Amino acid sequence: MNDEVEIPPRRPLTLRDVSEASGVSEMTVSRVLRNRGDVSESTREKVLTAAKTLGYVPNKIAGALASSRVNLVAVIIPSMSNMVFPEVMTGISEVLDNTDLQPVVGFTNYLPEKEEQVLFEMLSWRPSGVIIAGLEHSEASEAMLLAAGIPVVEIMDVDGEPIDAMVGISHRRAGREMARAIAKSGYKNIGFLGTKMPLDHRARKRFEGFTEALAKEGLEVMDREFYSGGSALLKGREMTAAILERSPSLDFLYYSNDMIGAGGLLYCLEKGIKVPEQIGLAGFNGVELLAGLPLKLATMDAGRLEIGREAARIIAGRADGTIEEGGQRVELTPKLEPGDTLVR
Amino acid sequence: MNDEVEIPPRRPLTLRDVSEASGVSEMTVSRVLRNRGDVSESTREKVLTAAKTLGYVPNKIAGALASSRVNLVAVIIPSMSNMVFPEVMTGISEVLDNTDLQPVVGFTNYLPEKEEQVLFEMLSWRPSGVIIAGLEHSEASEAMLLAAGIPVVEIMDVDGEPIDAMVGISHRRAGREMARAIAKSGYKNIGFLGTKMPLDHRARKRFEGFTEALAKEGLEVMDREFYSGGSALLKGREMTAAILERSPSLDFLYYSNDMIGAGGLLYCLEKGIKVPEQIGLAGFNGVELLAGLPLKLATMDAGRLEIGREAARIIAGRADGTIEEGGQRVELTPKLEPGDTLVR
DNA sequence: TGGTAGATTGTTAGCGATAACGACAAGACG
DNA sequence: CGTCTTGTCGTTATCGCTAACAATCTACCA
Repeated sequence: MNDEVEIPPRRPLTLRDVSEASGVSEMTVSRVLRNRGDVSESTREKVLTAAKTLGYVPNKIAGALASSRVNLVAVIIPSMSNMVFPEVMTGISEVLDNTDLQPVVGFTNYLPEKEEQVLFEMLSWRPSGVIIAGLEHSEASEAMLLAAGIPVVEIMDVDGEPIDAMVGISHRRAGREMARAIAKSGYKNIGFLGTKMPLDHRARKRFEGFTEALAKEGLEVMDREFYSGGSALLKGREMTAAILERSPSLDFLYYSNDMIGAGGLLYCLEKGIKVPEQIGLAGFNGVELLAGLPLKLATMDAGRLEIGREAARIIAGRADGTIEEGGQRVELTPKLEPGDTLVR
Repeated sequence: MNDEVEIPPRRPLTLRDVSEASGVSEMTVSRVLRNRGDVSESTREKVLTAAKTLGYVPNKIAGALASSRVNLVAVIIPSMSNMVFPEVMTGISEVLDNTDLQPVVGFTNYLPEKEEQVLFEMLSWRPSGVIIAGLEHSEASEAMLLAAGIPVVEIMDVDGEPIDAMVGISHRRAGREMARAIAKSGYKNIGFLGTKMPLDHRARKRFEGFTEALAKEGLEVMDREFYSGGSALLKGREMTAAILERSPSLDFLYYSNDMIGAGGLLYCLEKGIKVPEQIGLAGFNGVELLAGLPLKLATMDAGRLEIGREAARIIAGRADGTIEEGGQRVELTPKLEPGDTLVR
C-alpha cells in the first residue's frame, strides 16, 4: 500500500516527453525513431535510451495523419474456420513480414452486407492496400474500392473482371479438369456433394465447370446432396450415407471440399466399399490434412499459399513504388492430385 | 476512351467536401455522421445524401486523434493454422459484433520476439483493449501492456498471474484430470506424444499436471515421442507407429492435441489394434473434427468459444463503462469427453 | 581569413477530425 | 413584451506527429 516508487504517468507519453528527457527537439526525436534523415550518432543514442527508459510507444495515429501514410493492409476474407483461408493468410504474412506493412484481417462470413460494413470500417483507416476474397461484391463495395485510390487485389478467383488486380485460379477450369479426369478413369454414375451456399460463388463456378465438362463427355450428375453448418467431416459421412442409400448405382462422388470428402472417404472405408474400384472419390483444395488419411483423397490443389504470397507481393511492390502500373492478373493453375481414390 | 462522366477526385474526400456540398458546417456534418448531438431532421437528410452521393468515407485516423478514442481491440495469438484459435476468434467476433468495437488480429508464431514486435505495432495504434494468448510474455511486453493503460485480457491459461484480467482453463488441471481418468480406467503403460515446442507453455503445463497426477496413482509415462511441423494428422500416424514399434507394451497413448490424436486413432484402426481395449487413446482440445471420425477420440474440451466470448465481454464492458474494475479472473472448467477411446 | 558545401538540428504549419463553448432563432411564460 | 429555455448550428483550439524549409555549426579550401 505504500509504493511511491513510480507514479504511473496517467497522461500517455508523447514525443515531447522524450524530447524533454533527451534535450533535443521533437523533430529530432521523430527522426531518430523513424530512422529517417541524418542524425549524429551521439544524439541518436541519447534519444534512443531516453525513449526506452520512458517506455515510449509512438502514436501511429498522429503519425499517419501527419504523413498520410499508413502501413496497414486490409485483408478481407469470409472466415477462418475452414482450412482454406488460414493458409492464404500464412502466405500473406510471409511476404509482408519482410516489409513494414502489416495485415489487418476482417471477416465477412460470406455475407455481402457484412463485407460492405467491414470494408467501410477498414477503408476509414486509410490502409495502403486491400486484399479481398472473390470477384463478386455489392455495388457499394465496388464503388468504395474504386474510390479509395489504393491498390486492390481480389484473390482466389479469376473467372471475372477485377476492380484492379487479381490473383487466383479459375474455378470453372478446376471443375472441368476434374470432370475430365473422372470421365477418363471410366466412371459413369457421378454424384455431387456440396455446401448449401448460394453465396459461395467459387463453389458454384466449380460446379458449373464440372457439369459442363461432364456433358461434353456425355455424362451428367446423377444425384446431389447439400449441407450447411456443422462439422464438415461428420457431414461428409452423413451425406455420403444418404446419397448412396438413395442412389446405390453411383460409382463416383465429387465433393466440393476436402473436408466433407475426407468424411465420405472414411465412411466408404468403414462400410467396406472398395475405393477407388467400386466408388471413386474426389475433393477440392488440397488441404494438408489429407496426407494423414488411410487413402489419399483425390483433390485439386488451389495453390492457396501462393495466392496469398502473390497478392502480398503486388501490394508491397505497389506500396514501395517497385511496381508502377495496376491491373495485374495472375492466374495460377490448379494441380490435379489423383491420390488413391481416382484410378481404376 | 471518351468518358467525361466523373473525374475521380484525385484528392481524397474530407469533411469539408461534404460540408460544402450540403451547405452546413463541418461540425454539423460530423455530428450527423456520428449520430451525436442534436441535428434537425432536414439537415440530417441533406448531409446524409450529400455524403452518400460523394461516396465519403470518414477518416478515422483524424477522428481518433481528435477524440482520442479508437474502436480497435488488439487480438494477439500464436497462429491460425491449428484448429484452436479460429474458434476463439469466432467467440470474440460474436460478442464484438454487437458493439462498435473491431478486432484486429496479430500473429506471433509462438515467438516472444515476434509477440513483442506485434504488440508494439498494435499498441502504437492506441487500441481500446488487448486480448492476448498466454500468461508468459517478455519483460518488455509486460511493461508495454502495463504502461498502455487499457484493459488487457490474457486468455487460454489461468495457471499464473495475469497482468490485468484473465480468462481460460487450468492446463495443469486438465492434464491431471486426464491422468486420473486414464488410471481409473485401468491403463498402466502410458505413452505421451506431443509437439517439440519449448515455447508452448500450455502444452508444457498439461504435461506437468499429467505426470504429476499419474505419479500419485503410482504410474509414470513410459515413453514419449515429439514432432514439429508438417501435417499434424500424418505426424500422429507416424509418431504412433514409431512409439508402438519401440514400446509395444504401451496400452495408452496421450496426445497433446486432437489432430495428432486423430492420426494415431486412424493408424490403430488400420492396424487392427483394438481401441480402447488393447490400447486407449486421448487427445486435447475438443475440436469439431473428432465428430466425424470412426471412433470418437477421448478429449478434453478447452472451451475455446467461451473463452473468446468472455474475453470480448470484459473488453467491451470496460470500454463502455459497464464494468468498472479490472483484474477479472475467469476460470472455465475443461470438460472430459471420454468418447469411445477411453473405456474398458 | 572569408566563404562555402555538407552535416545536423530547429521552426512553422498543417493533416482531418472532434471537444467545448458560444451564438442565434423560435417558442414558453409570467 | 422582455427574459428564459430549448433546439440547432457555427467557431476556435487542439490531438501528436511529420513535411518542408530555415538556421547553425562545422570543416576545409583558396
